[in-house]
Amino acid sequence: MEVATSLARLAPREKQPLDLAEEATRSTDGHLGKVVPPTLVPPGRVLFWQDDQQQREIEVINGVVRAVRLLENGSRQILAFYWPGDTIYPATAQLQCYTAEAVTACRLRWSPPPSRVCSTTWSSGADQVIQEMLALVLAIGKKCTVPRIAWFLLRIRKHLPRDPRRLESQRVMLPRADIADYLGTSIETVCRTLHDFQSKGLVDLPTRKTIRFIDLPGLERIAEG
Amino acid sequence: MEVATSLARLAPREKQPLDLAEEATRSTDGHLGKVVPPTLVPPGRVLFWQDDQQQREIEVINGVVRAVRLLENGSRQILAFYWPGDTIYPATAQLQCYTAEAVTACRLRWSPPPSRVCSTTWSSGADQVIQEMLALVLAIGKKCTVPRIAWFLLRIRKHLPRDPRRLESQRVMLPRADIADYLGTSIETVCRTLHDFQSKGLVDLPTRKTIRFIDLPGLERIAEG
DNA sequence: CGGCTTTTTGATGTATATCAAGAGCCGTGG
DNA sequence: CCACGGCTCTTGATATACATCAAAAAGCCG
Repeated sequence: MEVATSLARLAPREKQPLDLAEEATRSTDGHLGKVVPPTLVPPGRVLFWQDDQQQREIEVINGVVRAVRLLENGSRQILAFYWPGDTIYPATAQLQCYTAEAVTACRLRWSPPPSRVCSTTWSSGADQVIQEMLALVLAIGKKCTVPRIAWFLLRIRKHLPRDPRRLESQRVMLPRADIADYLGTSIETVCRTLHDFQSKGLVDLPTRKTIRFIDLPGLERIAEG
Repeated sequence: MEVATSLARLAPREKQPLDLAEEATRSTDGHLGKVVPPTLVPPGRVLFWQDDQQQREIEVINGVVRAVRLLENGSRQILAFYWPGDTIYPATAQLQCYTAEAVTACRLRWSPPPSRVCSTTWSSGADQVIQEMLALVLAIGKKCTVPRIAWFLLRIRKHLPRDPRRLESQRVMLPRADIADYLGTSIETVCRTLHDFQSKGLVDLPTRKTIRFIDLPGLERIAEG
């Protein structure tokens, strides 16, 4: 099988719809005493590049950020998504091991640069990345994509705002290309599998960016693989 | 596609051939002042379990160790291999995130338990695991198995003993089942792809556990994907 | 030399990548 | 306000890579 380079997906997309950022998120400030003014960044904006020198922490106030590794052949592997309330810590001791890009318009807060880059942060940041990547390895190590996508849906569900009234229906879906490049599959397969899940009554997809979870045990059973 | 549970592979195999341990490795002591007596462990022996409390470091003197995550459904995902000269550091702050098993008979040296579990070790161990898992994600994120296997061969080549006379032909091949569970594919596909590489003149496989690298640039080109 | 495990090879069905074309969606500008 | 152009997404058709089943071959051990 020849794998397409899919350069089209990599073109910078500076003008995406803002749907996620405004709708599905709310500020989760708290727990940081001195308030550093938050920054607004447009979709597609790079926060830092892989192999850059280490950066300060970045707190996602709203919007979604992706951690992506760009490959020589023009393709990419997405390593993680960061959601409102998440903090992006430096992962390794020396260089950033991934590029961070805003998926949607984001409100972000950079931490003050110095000193905090010490043991506690290290350990925490490394742990975060290890857990994240371990989960991803277990997902994409599975041979078929159906359980991968079921797992992915359950995973993003954890990041829904905890509003009990509309818990199960949120505008949180990421672009299909991002899902595909996260799970190591193709856009079309993501589409078809989502459609399948819908026709099997596992989820409802009223709009392209909206998902409503219907049969969680069913999804979990599929995600087991 | 229904994925077989492949429980057969998981049965403890306490009596594997010792080929690797004695042949392809040599002690790489040095750099550790006080000598702790090394331990001999048979193939298949578990060094520690995933979710155990943190352990001390383990230096691989010879043989090969695998880091494996055992899944509920009975399958497994191998996360990394440790070769002679490698040290297995604790990766995360609290619990082991994988099970460590001897692939072959191994000579190992456990570090003294206390104190050394501090900042330097942490950072180093986490970095090691992150780099390892990042590489694996990039490999198994690829859509086809041919580049995965080419990448795998190049990767194990780095761990050949640096003896210039017989550099390119060594008894280092792991069991096919381990290769398959590392790369997220099946034993049969590993077999066939290796055979393909041989008939294309990329490598030579005189015995099941021996590989001789012939066309490294060719392998690298394939590994790019 | 027989059992055992691992590996190999073959045959088959299926999952999915890829190519291609159409549909929905959105923002812009007339 | 509608029409247009560019985008993402969807759906279809096709080819192919690969998992799976099965059985034979090759090592390995006693």
